[in-house]
Amino acid sequence: MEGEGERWVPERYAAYWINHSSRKVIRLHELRLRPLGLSMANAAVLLTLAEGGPMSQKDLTRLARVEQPTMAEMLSRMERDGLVCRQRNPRDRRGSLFSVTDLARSRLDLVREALVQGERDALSGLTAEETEQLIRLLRRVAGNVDQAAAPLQSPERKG
Amino acid sequence: MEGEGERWVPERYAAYWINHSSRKVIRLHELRLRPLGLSMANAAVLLTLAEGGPMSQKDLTRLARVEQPTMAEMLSRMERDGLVCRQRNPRDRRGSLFSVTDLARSRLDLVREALVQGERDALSGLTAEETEQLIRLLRRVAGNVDQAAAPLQSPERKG
DNA sequence: AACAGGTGCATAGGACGCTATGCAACGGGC
DNA sequence: GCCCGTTGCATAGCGTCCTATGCACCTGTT
Repeated sequence: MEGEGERWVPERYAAYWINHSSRKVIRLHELRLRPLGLSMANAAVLLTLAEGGPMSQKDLTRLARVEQPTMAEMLSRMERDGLVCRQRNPRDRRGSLFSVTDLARSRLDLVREALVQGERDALSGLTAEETEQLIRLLRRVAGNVDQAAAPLQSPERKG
Repeated sequence: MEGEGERWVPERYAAYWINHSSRKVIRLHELRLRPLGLSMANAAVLLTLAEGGPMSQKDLTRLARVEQPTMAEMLSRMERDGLVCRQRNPRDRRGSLFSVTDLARSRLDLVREALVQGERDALSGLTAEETEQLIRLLRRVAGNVDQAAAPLQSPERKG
């Protein structure tokens, strides 16, 4: 009864698969990173910081493309766990500059290896062209969403 | 110094774009669903429940592909918000059967519309073939990750 | 120098995802 | 009927993400 061709099937939606594969990929990465005391999100911050020298929370926020409080809490946890340290910025006393600790630096190679291995696992069986196509399509989706969200969140429509 | 061609650039990783576009898509959907008192995750549960009749937490967990405590808390919040109600299962007193409330049922059409519109926004400019290709690639990624994760989380390797 | 607006960050509060763990109800073997 | 392993949920604890809000510091104007 009630035409089953119209039932709501999540598997038909790209949004569902983006969301689902994202959680899967994060879980896989964390299986490898947990023994190092890291997760996928803070591993990315760590590498950014290790290779970009001391930088502010604002810079890290922009590079990771997350909101400011997200990065603030992440850095707070990472400082608690001895992965990063903050030093006062003499040029602007509102914020600090963050650096990687020696402890974290000693694990960088393993972190990079874990991320690369996770990426390799996720893309196993995909040709280079398919991988590029996947990234290209996701970039377009992200851009589309930005376009669509802008007028919804700031109802100011400039004349 | 230290060859800048090898610096760690997140944008080169499919994992990064999957994660990033996932957060973007969720945020867009929630912009539209918040006025309805819903979010992307519980909207999906609501539609599943509305069209699949009364069902157990276990069924919903399987259909949404999340872990059991995730669904338990989601249903608890949805019950608190008057979206679903639980009735004792006479066949098995360990669990309950969940149904959609009249309040939630009255919003189903708007919910479906919001999800469809979000999907349309996200895929704007993509051809039908590109959309299918995107979904196909993400399904393969999800399958790959399952394959790769299995031996990592259960170190029992059957002879 | 003083004030006003802007900027960088911290905090509160909540949703959603996970792992780990425990309990109560079921069900099969004796 | 009783025991024991299995199953369905609940709970605790945490990480990551968000919005909303407030404060301290900077900076340009006067």
